[in-house]
Amino acid sequence: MNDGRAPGGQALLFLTDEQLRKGIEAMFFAYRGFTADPDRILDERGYGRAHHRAVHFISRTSGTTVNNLLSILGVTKQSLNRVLRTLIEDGLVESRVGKRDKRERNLFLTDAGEELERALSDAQRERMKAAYREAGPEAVQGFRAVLEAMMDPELRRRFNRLKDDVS
Amino acid sequence: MNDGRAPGGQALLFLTDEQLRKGIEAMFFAYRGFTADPDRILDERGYGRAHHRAVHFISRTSGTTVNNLLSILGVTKQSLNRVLRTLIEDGLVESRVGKRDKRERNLFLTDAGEELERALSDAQRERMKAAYREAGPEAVQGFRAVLEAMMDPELRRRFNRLKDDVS
DNA sequence: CTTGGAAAGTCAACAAGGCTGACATAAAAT
DNA sequence: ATTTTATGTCAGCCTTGTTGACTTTCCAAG
Repeated sequence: MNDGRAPGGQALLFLTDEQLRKGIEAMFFAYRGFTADPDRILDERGYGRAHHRAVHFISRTSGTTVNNLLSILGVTKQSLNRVLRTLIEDGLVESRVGKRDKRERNLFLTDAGEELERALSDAQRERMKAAYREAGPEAVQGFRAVLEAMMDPELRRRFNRLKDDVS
Repeated sequence: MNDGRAPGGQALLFLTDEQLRKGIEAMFFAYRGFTADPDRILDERGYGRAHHRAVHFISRTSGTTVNNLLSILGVTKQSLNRVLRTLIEDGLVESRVGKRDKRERNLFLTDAGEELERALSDAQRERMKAAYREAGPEAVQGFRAVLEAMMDPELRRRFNRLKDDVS
């Protein structure tokens, strides 16, 4: 058929509706795969995706405040609080009163919390690693580039700030 | 230091936990962007994502049966039925008794249904198109390759079958 | 022709996880 | 002293997923 490359060797974009539609469906099916493994683990332990997200970002930015977590996750405080409360009750998350500002709560994973986080991210990383291996290194660059370009500008800034935080 | 290529010229993947974690977070934030525009449109009209998914795949594989739709969407028939019922009541979807097998229902979009589908997919395609443009043609190949590799095998087969159906 | 089973639909009940609104408290900021 | 901010909590609502039980329709095999 057509490999999307012009005679000169430079790849062209055939952004037909069909091409785009396939991209959309690929996103849909891939996201299912992306969440499938953690979902199984969460289910076993009586948690949901909301818990996963909280645990992930608390692990990622240890000591983060509730407000910061709220703006990363993009949910209401009531929604987050419900999840956070169960995690604290279950001893997976510790909430410490802020040092400088005592209104704030700094959130940390306990050892048990770290253990869950590791189980979840191990599973998800394995999936990601396998996909990266299959697709090849060039593909990984492209994958990341398109994903980043697809984010809302505000979230994109947040994403890049997160990237810099660690590593 | 190291450009990620082995002496032989073949690129290597440095799949550090950090690299993979960034990929995971990129998926998370990108999916939010991916659904943001349709979500707004759906909200205006009093529908949710479940309606979007149904409308999309009915448009995609017009005349599909309920059972087929169920296995694509991966939800229970009760869940799908609730969504389908409102779409039929609102005159967006038509359910015709099967010709060969009268137990089956073949699903079609009405004109109003097509209109909603177009509004939703126009918005989503625009986002996708902009991301593709920004990332460049090479990136698009990689994006698609990684997404496909990330799917569950069963869904991947389904995805590829869908691809062939149309186009 | 009867009957078993598949396809579809429906009812009821429940849970997770979003949402809004209202309100309480403590502490910082003005 | 007052206002604003950060957090937490209660109550109630919605969407969308689940299970289980049951009915209707109807194809197909005995």
